[in-house]
Amino acid sequence: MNMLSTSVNECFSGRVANTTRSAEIAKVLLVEILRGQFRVGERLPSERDLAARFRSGRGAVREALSQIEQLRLIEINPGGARIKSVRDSSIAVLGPLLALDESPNALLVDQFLETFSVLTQLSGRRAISAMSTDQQHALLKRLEEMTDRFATGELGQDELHAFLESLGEISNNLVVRLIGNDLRTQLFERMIFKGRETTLNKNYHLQLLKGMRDGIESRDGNLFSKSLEEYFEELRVGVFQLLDSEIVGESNVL
Amino acid sequence: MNMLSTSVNECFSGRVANTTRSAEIAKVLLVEILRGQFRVGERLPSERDLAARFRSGRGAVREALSQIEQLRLIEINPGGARIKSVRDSSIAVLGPLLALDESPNALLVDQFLETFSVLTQLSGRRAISAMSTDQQHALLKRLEEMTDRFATGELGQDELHAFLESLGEISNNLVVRLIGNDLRTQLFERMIFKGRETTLNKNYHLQLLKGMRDGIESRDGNLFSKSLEEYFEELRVGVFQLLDSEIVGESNVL
DNA sequence: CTTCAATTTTGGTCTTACCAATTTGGACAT
DNA sequence: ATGTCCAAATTGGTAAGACCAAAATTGAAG
Repeated sequence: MNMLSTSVNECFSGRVANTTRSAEIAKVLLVEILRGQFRVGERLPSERDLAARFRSGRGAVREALSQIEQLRLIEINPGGARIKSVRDSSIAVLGPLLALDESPNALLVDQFLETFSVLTQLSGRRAISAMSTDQQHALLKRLEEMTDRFATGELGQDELHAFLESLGEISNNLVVRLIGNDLRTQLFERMIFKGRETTLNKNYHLQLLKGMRDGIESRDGNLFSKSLEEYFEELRVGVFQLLDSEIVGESNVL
Repeated sequence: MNMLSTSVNECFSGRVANTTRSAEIAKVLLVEILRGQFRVGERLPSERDLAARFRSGRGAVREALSQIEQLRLIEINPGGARIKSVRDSSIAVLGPLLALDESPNALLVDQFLETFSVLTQLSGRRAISAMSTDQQHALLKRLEEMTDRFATGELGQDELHAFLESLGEISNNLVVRLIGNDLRTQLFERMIFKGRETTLNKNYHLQLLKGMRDGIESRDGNLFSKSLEEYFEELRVGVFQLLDSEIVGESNVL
């Protein structure tokens, strides 16, 4: 009976597969759904069939389906689980969607950056108008350090991110923060840009640092926001060109 | 054995409780967590204990916990489930967070509207620059109808929403769309404004309709965006005053 | 061809059982 | 008294079997 499960566990046991069986099943099904192997409205195989197919129990399959349902990609009802449209699903499908192909979809990444841009701008504007003078000075000091480090070529993307996140702390908009959490979870933590970012032209970083400094110094939210907008604009162009040259096969979902 | 489950089912059976047992359990636990009845990092009761408490099986409890884990409110590991910070969770907690008190938190709703504003503006700008002349004319026609209907006092919030959504269709930014899905699921579908919206001063609707028309007519994204910004600004003030006067008890999470 | 009732399928739940990983607590040595 | 380490208890992960209620399917009667 559990011969099979044991052998499976032994196959990639230990710490190799730090994922549970239900998560594996969910992942496989998710990819199949996102690749469009089921039509919208169509019924998914029954839990019992899926359990047989994955050689596991209904419990694991149920948990997997439950997770996919939370993405609003399927709708589970007595009688069967039905496929829903990706366009009506949750933001949490962005990650799996980008991971479909070995190279992330350039258009999708571009849309992501565009969205991230306006949310970061909002965060910045709020922070500018909400910051105390202490915070203002602390931010200016950090910016100075970052400018210095940029001159020596050791300013990392992570540090810039941390700075923007601290702006989020100050702005104190929970909604934006939660959206940012999701976007970050879906994209950044999947290391979309890992190994690629260094090839981008980073000259516009200085422009950004200067614009942010001026904005904070004069408490001018619009100035600050504008510099962020321009930065993301440049970043989008660079990333798009980078990714667009990598395309091999495209998914048919978008 | 299943005497209990049967009696429970009979208690509020039929269509009264159109929710599953696991969803019920998840809801109860979610509220307890959001109300801060567990400290961050603390361990949740074991699945077996929870099953005993809710007089149900471990399976149902597991599904409930799995759902809460997807909100990133807890982290389930062999050894126990631990509480995480609301600030690190998913956007999907916004709904439950707003539903904690009988009157939604004014500050949170305000933050939501602010966020929704910038995303709608982005959607609008993209739509303006992407629309075909056919779409342009169709939008203008719809706006005209809406203006007429507004004059007779029968322009509903729903219709305005539908119009903004059609802008989203044209703008074709999947990321924004998915975020909008989540926000809508979390907030609008919970009827936050039901019964309240009519008391708001709606004079600024005309301003919005006019601004959108001008923006579409001249294909001026910034003009369009600006009119949306001003509209949401007014809306925020109105909604905030409305909700702020309703506060009775505040949750301690924010 | 339509309609409606019976049958089958399917999801929702409970129970029992076992494994693996973590946690816990006490014995031991320092 | 304190720190370390190992064994036992706890806990999550999964499997299998069984039952119910709701939905889908089927088949017969009109």
